[in-house]
Amino acid sequence: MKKNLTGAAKPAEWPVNPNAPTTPTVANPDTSAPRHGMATGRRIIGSGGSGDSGSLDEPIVTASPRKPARRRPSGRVTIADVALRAKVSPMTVSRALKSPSQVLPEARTRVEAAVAALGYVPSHAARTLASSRSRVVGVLVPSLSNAVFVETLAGIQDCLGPAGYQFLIGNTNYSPVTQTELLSTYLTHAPDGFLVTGIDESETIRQRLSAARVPVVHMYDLSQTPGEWSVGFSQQMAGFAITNYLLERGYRRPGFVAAQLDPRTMQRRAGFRRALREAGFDCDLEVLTSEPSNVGLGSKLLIQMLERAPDCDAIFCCNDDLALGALFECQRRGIRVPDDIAIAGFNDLPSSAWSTPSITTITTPRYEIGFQAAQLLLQILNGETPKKSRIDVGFTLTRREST
Amino acid sequence: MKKNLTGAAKPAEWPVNPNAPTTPTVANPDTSAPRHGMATGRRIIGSGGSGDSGSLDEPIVTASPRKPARRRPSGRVTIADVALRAKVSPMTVSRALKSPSQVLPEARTRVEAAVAALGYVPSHAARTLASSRSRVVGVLVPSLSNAVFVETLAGIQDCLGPAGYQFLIGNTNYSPVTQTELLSTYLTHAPDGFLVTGIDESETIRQRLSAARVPVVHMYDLSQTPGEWSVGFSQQMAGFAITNYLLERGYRRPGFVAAQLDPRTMQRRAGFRRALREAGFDCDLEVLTSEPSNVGLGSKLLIQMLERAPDCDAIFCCNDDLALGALFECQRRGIRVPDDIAIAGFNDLPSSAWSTPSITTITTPRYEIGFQAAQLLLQILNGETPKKSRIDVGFTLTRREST
DNA sequence: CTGAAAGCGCTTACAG
DNA sequence: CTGAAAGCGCTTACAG
Repeated sequence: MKKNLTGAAKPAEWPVNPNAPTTPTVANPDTSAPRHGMATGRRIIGSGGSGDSGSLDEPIVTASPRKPARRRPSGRVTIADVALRAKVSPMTVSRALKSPSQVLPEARTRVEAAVAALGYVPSHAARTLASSRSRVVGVLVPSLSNAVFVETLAGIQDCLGPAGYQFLIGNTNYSPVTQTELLSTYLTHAPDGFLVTGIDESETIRQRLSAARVPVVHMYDLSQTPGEWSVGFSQQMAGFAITNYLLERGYRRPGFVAAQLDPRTMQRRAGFRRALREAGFDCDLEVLTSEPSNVGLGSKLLIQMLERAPDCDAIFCCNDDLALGALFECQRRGIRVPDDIAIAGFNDLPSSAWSTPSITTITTPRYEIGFQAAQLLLQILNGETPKKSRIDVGFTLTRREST
Repeated sequence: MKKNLTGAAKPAEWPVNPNAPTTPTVANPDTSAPRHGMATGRRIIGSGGSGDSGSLDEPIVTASPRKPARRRPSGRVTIADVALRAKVSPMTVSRALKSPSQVLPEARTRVEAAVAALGYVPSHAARTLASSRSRVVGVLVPSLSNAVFVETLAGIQDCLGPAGYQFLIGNTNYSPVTQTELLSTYLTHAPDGFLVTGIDESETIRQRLSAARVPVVHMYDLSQTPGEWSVGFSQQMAGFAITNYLLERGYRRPGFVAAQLDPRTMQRRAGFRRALREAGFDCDLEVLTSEPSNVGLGSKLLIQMLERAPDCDAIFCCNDDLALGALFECQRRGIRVPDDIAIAGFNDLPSSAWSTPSITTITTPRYEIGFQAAQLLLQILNGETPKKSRIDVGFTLTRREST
């Protein structure tokens, strides 16, 4: 019989029930179900030489001897399985899942029942490949141990999560090299967009991104380049504002303490320097280290500052972790804050409002940055035209007891 | 001309160069490249009725009038483009990328050159679909604002990153419902495995996970169920140890302060209670709230505790954030630590070693938990048989100034 | 509203 | 070592 020679399974057996008894000793192993055209049992003429399950008497075009078809059993419940059970075509299952309103209620109900009964889980890979939309967004932050970026992540999640997006979260560790690597890697996932911290991609990666037509929104920095999307605030103005505040409070010998030394930290320093210069003061008191920032480091840097300039009467720490460490060290040494020395931080982390004394700092809208950057990206992805390509979310000077 | 009727592109135009001039006004829009069999230009007979680029005179089997073929131009550089340029088959490109040793050096070099010249980026979706291995691992943590889990993430990253895995990081917000939702969503990505915090999946999700044959490794808790993978330590023993230490130091009226009240917190409380009971003390001093934990909350809970029990001489806070807040509040009120009241925490966060006084706490190997859980998963994914299904990483009691 | 065909970009499983 | 065929599980783009 020609049909058996072709190795096609009997239509009634599509798809094969793994629990049903199989014919174990036939030479031709192709007793499994071809997955294409499963619902109707049709196969492409010439590709496998099978008949058509709808009209078994149809002439068979090619009947030349051929090798057994290969099988790749995945065990996964597919849209075809659901279709078979719901007695509709795979396309209708696809529609019932994506745009239920386009499907008649009866069909929809049957599909839903089949989905539940079979425990159907859609394949993200297949969807992405077929639709060329991944619903994935790559997010790059310089650190996760810094609460600042975790809150930004929350803002992103709250905006893009409800819209059905998933995230590839990458920690660049403040390294441009790692950032480039992550962008390359994430590009293989065909993300619909990127949300990145800072603006310092290499030329190569910039070209790759535009070649892949993946929109990129930059966070924390405000881009000067037209056509580049960015949401942030002026780090320099913030540094300027808090330094000015120290001067207004009467401090005459303020120092700058910083770690990590990423571009944003350096911009804060530029603000510090400008404030001193404009007020006619020296700006020689700076203790910097490229080490990653943490509380203990704040203690150490305070000691260095005091050894170098015993007359230093105020320090501006580039972030609150450092400020807290400095405060702890003052407590340890019996140095009164702010009477002997004032301490200012940056970011307004949760503990800064509660320490004794509480810490003067710049409150940054980091949740807002994430949310708005995500919103900007969402508009771009939806084909809308955002009003502004550059959103300044500002900052607030929060005066507390430490100054 | 039959060939034009079929709508097949001229072989020489495969693939179409987007910069080349196109014929703009032909009725048949199919001038784009069919992507299948591109390297050889062969098309399935009967499926589209085209000729064979290798032998143009071959007879065409079907020549019935048909609709123009559909195009789905993605613009993406594919393995076929690389193959064409490197003058090899797509399969050889695939091998040159995945297992270079199986390809002759000359071919490999040409492939590498073509990849670089074209800026080829592999498609993760296509790879996943074809290989049914996603190289993605789902990671579920209850919080990202808690530094504890961020360090666990770092351990996971350091173990699985070099092995070529990507992560879907989900924040359950301490909610079992959210955890279930995340697991469902992530399942569509066909992850090779899951790393989850705690052991409290619902029965439904447990079945779905085993149906999908995705291995799950539990972190922080130690599973009592045979066959379940877990890496953690006994939260109860840790709570017991630190409470015992307070008693040994001579404190006679210790209280327990906790927030969030997740299962692990409650296990710490069980340890606290057991220690008091075994030593013959009352264990009635507990201030609990389901609010999320933060420094400010620690201040508030300390106040509540002192109002309720002015004779309380030591508190065990379920985590260091709470302990730090309590310490700040004591400083504010002039309560001496540890002379008037002792404060103990849990986790040993960075600031606990630096505060004044420094805080006695349980040091937890959270990086280790992530790393070892990842390692366990890696073994399972590699088909190896791990020695133990349950890894106890232990904990350390770190004595400091606050007790 | 519903469905058949083709294709998304790779890899598996063979064959040579 | 290399390649042609088939298939992974969906969606797009048509047609009816």
